[in-house]
Amino acid sequence: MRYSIQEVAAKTGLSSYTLRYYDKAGLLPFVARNTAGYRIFTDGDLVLLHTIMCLKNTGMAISDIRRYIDDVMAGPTSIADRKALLTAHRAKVLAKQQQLTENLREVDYKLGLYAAPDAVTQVQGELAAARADKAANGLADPYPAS
Amino acid sequence: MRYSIQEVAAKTGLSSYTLRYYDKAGLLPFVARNTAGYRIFTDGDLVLLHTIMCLKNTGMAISDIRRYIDDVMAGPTSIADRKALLTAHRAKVLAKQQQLTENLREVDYKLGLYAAPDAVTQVQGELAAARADKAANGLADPYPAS
DNA sequence: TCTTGCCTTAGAGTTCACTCTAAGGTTTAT
DNA sequence: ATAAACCTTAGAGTGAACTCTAAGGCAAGA
Repeated sequence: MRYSIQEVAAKTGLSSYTLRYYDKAGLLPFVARNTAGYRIFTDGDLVLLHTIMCLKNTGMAISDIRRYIDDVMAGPTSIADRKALLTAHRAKVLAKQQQLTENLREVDYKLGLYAAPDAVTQVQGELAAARADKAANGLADPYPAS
Repeated sequence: MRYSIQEVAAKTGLSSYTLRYYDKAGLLPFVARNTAGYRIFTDGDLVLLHTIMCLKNTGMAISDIRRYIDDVMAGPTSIADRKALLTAHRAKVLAKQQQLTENLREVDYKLGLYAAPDAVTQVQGELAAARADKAANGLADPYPAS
């Protein structure tokens, strides 16, 4: 199957602007053109675009994705570089994932506090502690009158 | 304890520029000043700053963090809004976490392929498939000569 | 044929979150 | 007293990733 830029936009959720931006950035050197210069995407292109989105969604910079695509275009000789690129990226994603989990636990803690039957009392306790901390340091109370 | 902006920068890993930027954005209304206008952070402030960083690290926009801080300053009456804010945020973080896990699986799949003993053969297979897809659609081969 | 709706490009504009500069005031050590 | 090392502000600059505009070419239906 052949797809126009709008069809690919609909399929992927990316805007046509973003697709052209990616092409300009060197991420889509494999996309063909018709005689008028219109882009023609194939199913194979969508597979590669999926990989690009997978890397982007995990926080890889456009410039690094470009390096990966350059590797793909270069064929099997670039396997070592692809491995280095993805190994480094994997480590970063793993670290981010762990931090996300930790931070989510804190958000859950706060939510538990706000959902508790004595939420008002607990929040008042927090506020009192914050005020006491300011007072202990001889500083004005920044919190509005209770 | 009282801390200068540089001490807080060292403790948190944020730059003093970023701390001032956050203050300008309304994220640090609780930080006191001395007679010269210098910011004085306390341990209680660091706890709140930790919460701010937790929200930021999970991808919350500065404007939403500001809304949360406004809620904290307002005291117990804002508990409902805090709950709404964090519940919506929690859902987004959870979705991001799941997508990250899925995408990481794909990266791992690629890495496994590149680490395999027959990596060259497999990558050549991918390349052949991409070429066949182009040919099946009557399009030129964008991949350099093998 | 002509209109409507695609597509193209170059390049300008936007948003976000910083990051830094300039000009000047404060504090500390000698 | 004065230099060095802090701090302040307003506002300009940066970089990333879009997002859009303008001007124009192409394609399909009435």
